[in-house]
Amino acid sequence: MTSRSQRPTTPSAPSISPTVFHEPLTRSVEDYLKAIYRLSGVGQPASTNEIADLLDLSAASVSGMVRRLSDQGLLAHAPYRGVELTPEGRRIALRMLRRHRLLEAYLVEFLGYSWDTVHDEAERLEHAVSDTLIERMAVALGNPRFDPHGDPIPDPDGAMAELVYTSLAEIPVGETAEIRRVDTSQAERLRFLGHSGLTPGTRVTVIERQPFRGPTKVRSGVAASEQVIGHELALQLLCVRIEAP
Amino acid sequence: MTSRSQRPTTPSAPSISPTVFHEPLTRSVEDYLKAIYRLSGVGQPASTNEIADLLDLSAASVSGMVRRLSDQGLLAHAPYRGVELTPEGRRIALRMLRRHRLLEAYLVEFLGYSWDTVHDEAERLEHAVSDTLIERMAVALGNPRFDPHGDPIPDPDGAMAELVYTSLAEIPVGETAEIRRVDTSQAERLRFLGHSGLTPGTRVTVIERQPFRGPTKVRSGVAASEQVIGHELALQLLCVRIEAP
DNA sequence: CAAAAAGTTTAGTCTCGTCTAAGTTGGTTC
DNA sequence: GAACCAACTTAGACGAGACTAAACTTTTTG
Repeated sequence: MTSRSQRPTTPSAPSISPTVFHEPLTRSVEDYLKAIYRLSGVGQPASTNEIADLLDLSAASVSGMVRRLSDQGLLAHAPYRGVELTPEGRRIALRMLRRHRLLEAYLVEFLGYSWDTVHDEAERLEHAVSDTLIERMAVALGNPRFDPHGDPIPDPDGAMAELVYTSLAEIPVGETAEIRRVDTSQAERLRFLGHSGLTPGTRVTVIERQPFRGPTKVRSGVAASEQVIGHELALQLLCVRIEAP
Repeated sequence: MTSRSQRPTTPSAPSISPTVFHEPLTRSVEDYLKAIYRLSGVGQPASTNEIADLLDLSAASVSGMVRRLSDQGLLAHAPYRGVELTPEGRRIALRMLRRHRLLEAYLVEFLGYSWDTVHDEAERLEHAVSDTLIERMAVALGNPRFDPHGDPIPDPDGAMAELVYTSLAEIPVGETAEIRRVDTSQAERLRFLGHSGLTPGTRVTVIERQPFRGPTKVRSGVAASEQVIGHELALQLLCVRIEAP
């Protein structure tokens, strides 16, 4: 009973080489870093309220955690101004993103998950899998670059293909585009899109669009079936234009 | 920000039908129940110190948790006398055991794990996987009844083949037996046994045994190689005797 | 069979991560 | 530019789950 594996109380002075020693991160910390990564993707720092909304926590809780994570050197906080990841924080966030997306790909490919049910499972597993397991899943999948929603999978160093797409809402009438990425994690939307055959890889031709953010009508696939897609949803279907159909 | 998904403070009066409402269990609780299941398998109740040793915690911590779990109706505690699982506690422990063993089987079968490295990974994942995922893994494996170590996998209702084996140390000289189960989770021992080809399914013939808990010499497999196995290890190799070789 | 040893529980403290309530700060409006 | 309002932070509390130290049972031993 002399030696027990309890976290040491040593406050771990800021290390020169931050990637060498890895304090075990809690689930919460990982979730905060992921959320902040997602929110500060646009350029601006993430605000306390945005983080609180995304994680379904009170703003006060977020303030508290932000202080702790700043002290740990995982993020930079300008009080009342927002919060940004440090390189170390970003490294961890990208690691979580890799895990999440590879898990989604694996569960869909090998365990019969559909793209609308896979998110929650991956959300829990991403905190529990080892690096070894993740890399083995990656190998089993053939090191994919994209997950089932078309989201890019960071490589182990954090590098990731950040492609620029055009939303279906912006594809002019008459043109053909290929859906490459679906930018929602809402199960109902994904299910609807799946049933409609509007998944990454599908080609659609815009045959009509109503003005004032109205719906877009497309013809898709070889079946030549027609679909009407509301503006909001069309914005989430990220495409590339195809030259000559 | 009005509704937040926080555990209600309601202390949840003891329910008539305990299997209907499932309070979310923490990792810790699941580990305690698993440990107590394992320790009280022999018949006697589990003692505080045994639990503390197994989980690498102080006895005082165990006392505290035991009180909380008794209050929740998951175990029966006679102070200073030990602790036993209630039916509900056992149900949960068996659920964890199913998860653990199916995970081990899956990781070995599909993700290149060896039987000596799989334990830790399963130990973390068993708390994170959903029932859905576990059942899909079971299907992918063909609903196996045993894990890679030969440990029986409880079915979803908690029923489990508890077979009686004879340890290799008790097989008389001259007789042949088939290894069915290896009763250790120490990686070094498993690695040694794996290298020696002494895995479940292997047949060995006892050709010599030294007295006073001395080593057992066996001839194994078609390769007709000879192995000497210390008494302690031989006790962990659980076998069934084979009639005529 | 009493005293010592071993095992267990209680008492009190700590950290993490959350909460609500009560201030602060900074931009917006008149 | 003062007042207001939304966003943010601080203060204080709490529950879970761990710890150490001290008290209390039970068992073992001389």
